[in-house]
Amino acid sequence: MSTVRSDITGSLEDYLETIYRILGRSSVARVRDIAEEMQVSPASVTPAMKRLAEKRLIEYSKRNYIELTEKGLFIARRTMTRHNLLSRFLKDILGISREQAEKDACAMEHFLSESSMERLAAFFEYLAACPELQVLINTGFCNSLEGEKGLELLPLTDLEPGSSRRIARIKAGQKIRRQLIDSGFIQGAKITLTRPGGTNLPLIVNLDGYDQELPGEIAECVLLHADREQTGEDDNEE
Amino acid sequence: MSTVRSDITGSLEDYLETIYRILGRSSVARVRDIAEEMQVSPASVTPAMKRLAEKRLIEYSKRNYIELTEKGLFIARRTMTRHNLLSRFLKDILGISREQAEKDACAMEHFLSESSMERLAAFFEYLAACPELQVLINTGFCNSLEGEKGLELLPLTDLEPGSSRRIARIKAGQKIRRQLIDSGFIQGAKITLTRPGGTNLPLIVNLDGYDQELPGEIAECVLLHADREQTGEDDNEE
DNA sequence: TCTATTTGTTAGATTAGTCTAACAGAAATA
DNA sequence: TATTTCTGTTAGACTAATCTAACAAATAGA
Repeated sequence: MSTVRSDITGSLEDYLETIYRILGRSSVARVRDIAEEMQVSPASVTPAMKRLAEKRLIEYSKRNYIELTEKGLFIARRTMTRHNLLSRFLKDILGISREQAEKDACAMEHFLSESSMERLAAFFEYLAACPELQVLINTGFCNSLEGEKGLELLPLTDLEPGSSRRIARIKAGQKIRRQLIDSGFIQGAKITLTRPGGTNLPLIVNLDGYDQELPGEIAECVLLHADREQTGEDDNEE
Repeated sequence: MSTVRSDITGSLEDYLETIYRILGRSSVARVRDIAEEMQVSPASVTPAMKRLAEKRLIEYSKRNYIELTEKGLFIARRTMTRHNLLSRFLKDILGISREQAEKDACAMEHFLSESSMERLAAFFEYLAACPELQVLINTGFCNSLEGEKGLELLPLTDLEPGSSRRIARIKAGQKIRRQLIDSGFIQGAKITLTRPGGTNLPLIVNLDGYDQELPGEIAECVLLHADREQTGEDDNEE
């Protein structure tokens, strides 16, 4: 049973999952239903069914109802479970919208390893059993970040040239915040100031061994840990 | 700058990220380096470079060094950041091994949406600023689940036929635990007992509208919330 | 029973990504 | 300078996944 190594593509896993979902509600699964549910043309479904039947994951003969074999059922359920774990994490922990969480989960579900899946499940079990954690995540994380917590933070603009610090957080509106995060400015990342800025002169900072320019007013939104090493993260042993 | 919609495949994103990583350490990037780093044949790199050049994401001419354009640099950094966020989450929060975390992150990084990425970054910022949460996650989650927390839990074998409960947690060694999780038995999932088991007679339980058999000794490892509704999760509005 | 509609399949094209094997250009060495 | 080695490209094949358009089978209605 644990020998079911899916040497199977993401697309085929999607077909299996869809068949599973259809059979969970309608007793039979037909090409039409699958095509509709997955938003593909029926002409794409037939060859996919052939590939699945070849791998003995479904019972399929021309123009007939489609059934899952035991192996197919196993993979379908596992894929579904991954999907649920991921979308719950995105929705309930990170606070992503339902639609976006579904979309992201759909795409990522094919790549979550057995061990990550198991740990994610454990995380939810722990969360369910630990009210303090629930409070911290639900009330704390979603709303807060306003209370400064007394920790000393240093804006990137105040860093001395040549010295390195780790990012504590980004303090900016969504637009600038996203822009910075896209560029790699995330909590724990190590930054070195290559050249300080001046009036109308952008700073140059080094991240991943790569210099990049940063206008002063944006650099002010990047808050660093004041002390040299703290919350030691990766980024150097990469 | 936020108009860089990557209508780009995961594979091409990988090439960009690899080029970025190489340029972060070696001043020039050649076909050979890329092929080696990505473990593909050099003959696969050339056409990939052509596709990237066509999309104006790299500067590339036959037999020359490869440079990232501004757009390419942007996508490369963003992909790298996603990778870092995911692998850190898997490693530091879920406690997955470094190697597995890297592998999973590699595969999933292409599918994390802008908003999920931003929230994940916010999660780390919050974690860094909140020592209580750190304690709960580092000491609590990784070791515990032993203290019963006083909550009343009911093994699946004690459920009355026809009635439904939500799963609180799985209490079993890794093998059975994984097997159950693969089959969809995760915290929060709603289960209905279709037919109780007997001596040598497996139970039949319904999950996602789908009946499945479960030997008694395995069903004992599935602990349910004793009360009918609690920690209301999804699974019904799917 | 005969036609019209629904449903499923096939044929043929396209895109992306990979490979091996053969070749070409550049650099290093003798 | 001539040759060998390293590096990069091309040619050609293959797989997976998708599409549209045309066709075929089954079902339903009249």
